[in-house]
Amino acid sequence: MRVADGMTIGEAASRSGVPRKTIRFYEDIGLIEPAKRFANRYRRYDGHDVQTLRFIHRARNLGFSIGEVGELLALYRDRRRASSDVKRLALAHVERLDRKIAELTAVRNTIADLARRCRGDHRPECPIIEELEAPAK
Amino acid sequence: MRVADGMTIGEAASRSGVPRKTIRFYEDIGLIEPAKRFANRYRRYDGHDVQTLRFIHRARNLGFSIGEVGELLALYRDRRRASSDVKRLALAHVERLDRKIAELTAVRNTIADLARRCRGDHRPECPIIEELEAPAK
DNA sequence: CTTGACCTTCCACCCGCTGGATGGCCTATA
DNA sequence: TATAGGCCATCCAGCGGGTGGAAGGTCAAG
Repeated sequence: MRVADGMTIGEAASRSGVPRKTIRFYEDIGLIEPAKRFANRYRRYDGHDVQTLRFIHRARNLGFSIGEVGELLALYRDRRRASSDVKRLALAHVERLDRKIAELTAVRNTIADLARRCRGDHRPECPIIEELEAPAK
Repeated sequence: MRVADGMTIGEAASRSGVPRKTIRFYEDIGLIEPAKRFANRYRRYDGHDVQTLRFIHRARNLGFSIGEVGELLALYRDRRRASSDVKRLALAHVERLDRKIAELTAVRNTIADLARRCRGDHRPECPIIEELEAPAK
């Protein structure tokens, strides 16, 4: 497999950061094109494929869904794209994140407050359990 | 089914806030005991069961995993519990939430910053795509 | 010639539900 | 009494986004 014209899935995985299994998974669901193959049927990747995988990896790390990553990939490949399309996706994602952060923060504060009021000793009295049993307000 | 001694799953669902399907699911996975049955094999619930379902509902809404809800339920039922056990679960959850919130906030700020620097017009230039292509630093 | 590191496919599992198919039960109305 | 509807039952499949394992092919080194 030490050929000049491409690398196997393992090398593409280590160069891109996307695990082998996940690369095959992305192929299965159609996020990436089916890979070319070597004569022995091993998948073959080139530098361009690795670049695409890195792009996907970063977009996923930023929390874009696979569907959105597909859209971003299409825009990435479209030289005539309007940056407004990219920005729209990004701002929608920021809004989603803001909602999620607000939700988690509210929950976090609720629990932290209950915990603060719980003595945490050998006795059973505990505002946390009481709140779950019958919430105040 | 208009009997004095219990209610069907639909009524338990609407009184507790846990959907019917979810109640059966909780039974399947052993989070709650298998329900008693009416003569016609319909599941039968009483006020105590509804209270348990409400407890579960609230704990889930606070983001505790099903496993943790199981632990909380056991502590809830244990009159001799030490409040320290409950507090430990709660504080572990707060830590998890803090980590998640920090992570989401970092991602949120990254994307918001990229979006701010993107003109969002008809032209293709876009720092968001550029960052995904090859991240700065 | 064997070992071990790759690679292949396929199938099952994780979490926490949710929806659908198919059929039984019960009550009200025509 | 027949039927319509609204419950209920079970079982199976799927969501998102992978991950792990089994069974087997391929290759280079020792």
